[in-house]
Amino acid sequence: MAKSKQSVSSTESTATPSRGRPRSATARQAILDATLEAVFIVGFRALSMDAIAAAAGVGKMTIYRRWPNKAALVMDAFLSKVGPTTAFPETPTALASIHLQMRLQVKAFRGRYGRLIKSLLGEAQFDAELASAFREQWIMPRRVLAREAIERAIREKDFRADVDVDVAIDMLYAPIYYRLQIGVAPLSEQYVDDVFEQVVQGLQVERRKRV
Amino acid sequence: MAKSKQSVSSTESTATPSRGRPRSATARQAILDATLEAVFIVGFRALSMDAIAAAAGVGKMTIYRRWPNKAALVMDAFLSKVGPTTAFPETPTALASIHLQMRLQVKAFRGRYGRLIKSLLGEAQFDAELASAFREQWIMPRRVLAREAIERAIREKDFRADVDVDVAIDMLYAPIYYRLQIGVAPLSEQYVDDVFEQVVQGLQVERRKRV
Amino acid sequence: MAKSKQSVSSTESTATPSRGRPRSATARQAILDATLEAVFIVGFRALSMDAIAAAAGVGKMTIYRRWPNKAALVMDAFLSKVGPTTAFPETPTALASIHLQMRLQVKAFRGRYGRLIKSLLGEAQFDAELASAFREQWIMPRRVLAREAIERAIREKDFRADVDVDVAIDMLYAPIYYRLQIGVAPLSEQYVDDVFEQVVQGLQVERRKRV
Amino acid sequence: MAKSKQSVSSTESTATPSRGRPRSATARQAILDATLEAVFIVGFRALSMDAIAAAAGVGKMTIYRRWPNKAALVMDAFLSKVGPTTAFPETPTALASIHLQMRLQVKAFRGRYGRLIKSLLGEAQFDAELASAFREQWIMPRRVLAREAIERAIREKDFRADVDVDVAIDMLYAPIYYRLQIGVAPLSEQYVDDVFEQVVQGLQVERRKRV
DNA sequence: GGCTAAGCGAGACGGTACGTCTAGTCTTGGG
DNA sequence: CCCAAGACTAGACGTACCGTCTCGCTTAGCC
Repeated sequence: MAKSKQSVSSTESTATPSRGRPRSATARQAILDATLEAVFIVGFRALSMDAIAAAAGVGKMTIYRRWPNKAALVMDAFLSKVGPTTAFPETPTALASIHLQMRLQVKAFRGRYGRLIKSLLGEAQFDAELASAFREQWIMPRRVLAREAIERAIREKDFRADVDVDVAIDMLYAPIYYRLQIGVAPLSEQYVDDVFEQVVQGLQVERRKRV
Repeated sequence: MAKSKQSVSSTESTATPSRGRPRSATARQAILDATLEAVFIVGFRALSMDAIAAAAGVGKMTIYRRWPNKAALVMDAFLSKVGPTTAFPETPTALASIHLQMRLQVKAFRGRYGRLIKSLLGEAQFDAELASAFREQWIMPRRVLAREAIERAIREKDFRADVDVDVAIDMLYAPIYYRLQIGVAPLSEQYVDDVFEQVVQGLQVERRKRV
Repeated sequence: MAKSKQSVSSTESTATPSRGRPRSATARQAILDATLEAVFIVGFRALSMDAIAAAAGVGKMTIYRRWPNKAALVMDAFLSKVGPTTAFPETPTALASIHLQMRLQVKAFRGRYGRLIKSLLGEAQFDAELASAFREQWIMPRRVLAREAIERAIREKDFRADVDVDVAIDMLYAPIYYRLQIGVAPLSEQYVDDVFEQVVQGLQVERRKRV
Repeated sequence: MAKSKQSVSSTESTATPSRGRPRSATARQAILDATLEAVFIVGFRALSMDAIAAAAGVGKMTIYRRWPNKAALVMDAFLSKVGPTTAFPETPTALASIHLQMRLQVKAFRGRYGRLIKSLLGEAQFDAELASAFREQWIMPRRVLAREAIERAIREKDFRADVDVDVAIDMLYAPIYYRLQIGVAPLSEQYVDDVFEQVVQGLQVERRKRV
């Protein structure tokens, strides 16, 4: 709660008439920039608040005044860059849209943002605040979009009407996170296609001939 | 590599005629016990090597001589207790065996071992050695068993012959890890049943009436 | 220099016709009061400008506009309370006046103002500005009075005419500061009497029988 | 008490059979050297523990394991260099020895050790532990020697038999510390001579003609 | 009455040092 | 060669305070 008050999603248009010197937007942006740059270079673990402060030309207090710890800061830095993106592409059928979006996401996961998500999700296992932020600000928005796509697929008669949407989302996306984290095998495009096809077969109205 | 040499799976019956004083098995067990006890009480992060050494009545060198770092130690402690268990129960059909095993695993995940697995998997995102150990010593053995069960299900004509076994395993188990880590919703028994049913529908030979 | 311009002794009746809003005398007094109260409670070191500002209900700028640093502020607060006091009492002989004044000073030094002087003198070892202020505004005015008393004693033939007055002052008062600061033994009344008697014996015209 | 256990005067031949790795004498000396060098260059206040640790090639814990704070460390560094010196020179008469020693001490006080003593004595006003250490390890040993010299002067009939030795010591040395700290006037050789002569006149058996 | 200047409370700012903590290594004496 | 104990280097942590700066506002003298 304390954190979310300060996190990226916060509107910050609080009712407080804001006495005293207002917080510097410049400083905020410098911190976020320095954080992202550093996390891509040295990684989450080797990242130190001292280094960020120095790189951003900022006192440590200015960081701690806004974010309670490294995880919250990196989370915000991450969201401020990639948050709004990865929408579902517009396509004739919902099925195609889902398939395309999965491919896009996996492509992103193979790059440096994938490593960052690994770090955040890893850290979230030790930090309930971060876990909550990650869930609410990264996972959930994407699940909402996925839900719409799946419901559209149902309307388009590509999925059965009795499909449990939440379970369907898990079946489509959980394998991607699983491979990202556990690394049983590379997160290839082929893999996404296989999962997509397999899952669709289970959810679709009529069994179709396998391509 | 350095780690696996010392990990729990190592037979330790090395050919060396063992010069000097042999390593104390007592010490080893005391360390593992102290580690597990501590990790359940304070959690992975708050666990310090000094504390383990003190609790086990052991010098820190004795720990570092056997394990390269905290993660490897906790991994071993974990495996030494729960490693061999969670086999697939014997049942008339492979399908039932898979279902039952999934339920058992989820039940275990809801307890303190679930929290431990969360920690280990979380830490593995930052530690390639640990990631490898986790994969080889926890994930893979279970995938081998799952593969056998699925192949048996294929032989029993419950799954189509052209099912990609690796993808099938992911579809069944990835959602469990997903919920464990991300916590979108509780890891309930109902959830396991839903996933199982949904996946089976996609993989089975003939569409059956929904139960 | 910058400090003395603002210190307590400054007349503040500067020629500037004072454009803009005049400095608030209320704020000034609130700051001095808060400072003295705080310094007696938590001591000089633990005293923070933030705390003073908060206690006085004043912005920090309002403090720094008047005093350059903590030491100068405490010095002023101290002088504004105790500055003018501790005059030499009027007595028939200068000798008695000196003796009495020494007793009074030592009595004051045993209380909380003694502790404050210790702090100021201690801090002055690191701060030339403060050292100068302490010397000019606390030490010197008292030395002037002492000089008068000693010269009167010379005129009264209690001291030899060739006595070096500055050395005489040091001999009388240095031991008091010495004990205050180093604490070899308590700053008792007996001690003052001993020093006084001993010194007077060295300075007087004729050796008198020891009392 | 806790501090004095670790201070320079401690014999360190504690009864403990000293289990574990013994404290490194090399590290200790490196720290003391780095401390002294730094304190002479930047002064007591600007001296930081981080800088000392870095200069000594030592972890901060190694410093904090031995000394509780900067003051204690500087005190020890100071004593380890200048502690045993400034003995009373051997001369035909005790009076001459005292006079000579005062001159030597003042000479030392005018150099960098004088500045160091100012710092230590200043800091001691805020730190009871340091005050005690300064008193016991610097002041007192010198007072013991001074006491012997004065008692010898009494035996040599240069001082009256009824002189209060402690008061006599204060009269001789307090003015030196007074000038060192307050700086009313420079700590010149002339000043020492004046004080010495004046005090001796007060304490001696027969009044002599002033030189 | 409007203008300009300075002071006001509040609190954020860059910077620096603090003292604590942990990791993983090294060094004792003793088995 | 192992062991318990504990000191070692290294460096991040989060806190505290300093002295400055920046808001919106107030209070004065001057035009």
